[in-house]
Amino acid sequence: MDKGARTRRVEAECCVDPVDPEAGRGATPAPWTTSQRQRGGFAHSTPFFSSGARGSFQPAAAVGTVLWPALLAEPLAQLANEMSAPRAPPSEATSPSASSPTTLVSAPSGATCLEASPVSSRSPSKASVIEEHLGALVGRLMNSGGWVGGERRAGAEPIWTGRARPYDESTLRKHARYLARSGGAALVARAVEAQVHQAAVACGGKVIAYTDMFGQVYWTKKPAYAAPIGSRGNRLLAATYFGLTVVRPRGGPALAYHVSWHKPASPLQDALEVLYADKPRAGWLRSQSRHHIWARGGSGVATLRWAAARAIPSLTVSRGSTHWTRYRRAPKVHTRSRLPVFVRRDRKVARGKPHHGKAMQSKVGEEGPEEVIFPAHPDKGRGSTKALRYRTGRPLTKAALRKLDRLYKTRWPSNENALKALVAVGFDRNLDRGLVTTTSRGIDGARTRLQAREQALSDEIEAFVPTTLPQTMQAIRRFARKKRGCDEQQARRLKAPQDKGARMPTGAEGLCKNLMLLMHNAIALLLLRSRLHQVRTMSLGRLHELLLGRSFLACLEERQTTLWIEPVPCASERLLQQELVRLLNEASLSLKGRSLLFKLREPHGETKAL
DNA sequence: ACAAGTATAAAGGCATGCAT
DNA sequence: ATGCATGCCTTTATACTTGT
Repeated sequence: MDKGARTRRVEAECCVDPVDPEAGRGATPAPWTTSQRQRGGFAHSTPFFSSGARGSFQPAAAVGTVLWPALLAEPLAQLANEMSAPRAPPSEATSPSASSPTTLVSAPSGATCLEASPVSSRSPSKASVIEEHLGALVGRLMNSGGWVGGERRAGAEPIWTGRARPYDESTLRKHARYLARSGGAALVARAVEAQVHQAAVACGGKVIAYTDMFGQVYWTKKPAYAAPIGSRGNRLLAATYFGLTVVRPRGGPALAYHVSWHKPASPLQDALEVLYADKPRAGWLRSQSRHHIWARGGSGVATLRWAAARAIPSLTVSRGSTHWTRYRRAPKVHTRSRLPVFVRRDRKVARGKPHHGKAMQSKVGEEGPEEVIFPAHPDKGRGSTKALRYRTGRPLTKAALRKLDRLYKTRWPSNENALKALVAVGFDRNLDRGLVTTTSRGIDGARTRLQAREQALSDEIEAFVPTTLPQTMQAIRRFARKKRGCDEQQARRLKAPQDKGARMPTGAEGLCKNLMLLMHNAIALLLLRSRLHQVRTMSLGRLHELLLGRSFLACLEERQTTLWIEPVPCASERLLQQELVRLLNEASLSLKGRSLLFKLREPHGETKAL
């Protein structure tokens, strides 16, 4: 029976019979429903349970299953090539013509093409397998549920894989993990960066970068490190922290640029450090970003000094508020409501940097970090005297100063909302649950502080010039006291248990997160082409409701596949749906050599026409 | 023989509802 | 509102099957 299903060709001119994910249960099963695999502990061979019971496996077909691999066809093919390359160091990409072997072979130049690259002549098949896996992965990622939920909605996968059924959940996970282990996540991260760069160039102009952190809850019965999770009332829960950097070109959409993985309770600076640790990425950010904005968590002196040392054009806001009426010096500019804006050198942050001692060096001082006193409620006029302290890595233009509040507040639409949108479609899912025993972030911090303290002590000892004997004796006693302090702290540190677990970025989840960034950006750039404001700014969650999560009927023909998408019941919503469909068709997507055509089904009973 | 893919038992994550 | 117990569902680990 299973064999019959396997040998059946999907090629035939047929219509797959997908099932509405919501209405699921009662509909007619698709041909591959005959799979022997039954979840929920009921073996197929056990006739004691009715087949309609809870555990029966019923694939549903969501538009995303087909749309994503088509939309990302180009980058995925490229990635598959890079990933199939034999053990290259992850930082090095393959040759620029690497994507040619996966294209059709019938072209007359095909032979020369194959001979021209004998190195990869053996890998095309391997690359195309990886390409298919990646396609299946992206087709499943933006869903509720994990690996199993993904499989359940991937009923339409055979349309483009040509297989008899969707990939088994365990198969895809296995491959995702394998790819991740061999440096796949870094390759996808590179693809995301390339994608963002390309988009930024197309928008012509510099970008604004944003970085924020979010804690991802991890429910576990094993001993694990915990941290306060904002979305759960700041309760202490086992967690992983992620840093997310978003970039927005002028007039463009918010594009996800980088994601990093940290221990629970990591400060924002950790994310920034990882972001700038990579030379090319740091170079790109430095040359392309006008500002790099982050939240209060990174407004401490240590972080800002770190940023200043790297000439990052940072913009953040300090914790404490003040009153603009307290400041006497001449304001640099005025807000649109005629309130004064004061700017002064940020002495605390600038301390220790080459100072403007002489007139010649005053230029250096002008480029350094500054503090901006900006009215907290400029629109309320003189009635409100509260002011915020913004801190910038380098002086702002007068135009930027005048509307500094608005500039900073772009953090919400550009960063927070992008993050929320991603989370709404499953970005914060734990797709990999491995724990490694390690130290907590708190212990790490204590260690670095202790190291600094010991360094300071040894510096002090070295710098000590003995004068009189009593003074020397006194100094020796002082040093001994300090040394003892260090040792005691060290002992305390070692006494803390270090056998708890934390999730580490070794598994498939990093790969999947980066793939989701790639997806997010691809769709954001597509939506940008719409004339409808609602569509241009549509969130991923909404997009899922209107399009990606919809079920459809497919009509397979020789050269093209038509997806008849299930319409939403509400007429005004359907207008948006139509616009989405229009955009998709305009993009003229294709999959496995077949062009994709999207159509909206009739709202009522006419669906029988197929 | 090998790798891709699948099945299945056991472990344990996560949502839910209930008691407090 | 908070914390805990419960149980369904997902993930893990690994053995097994199938195709080349």
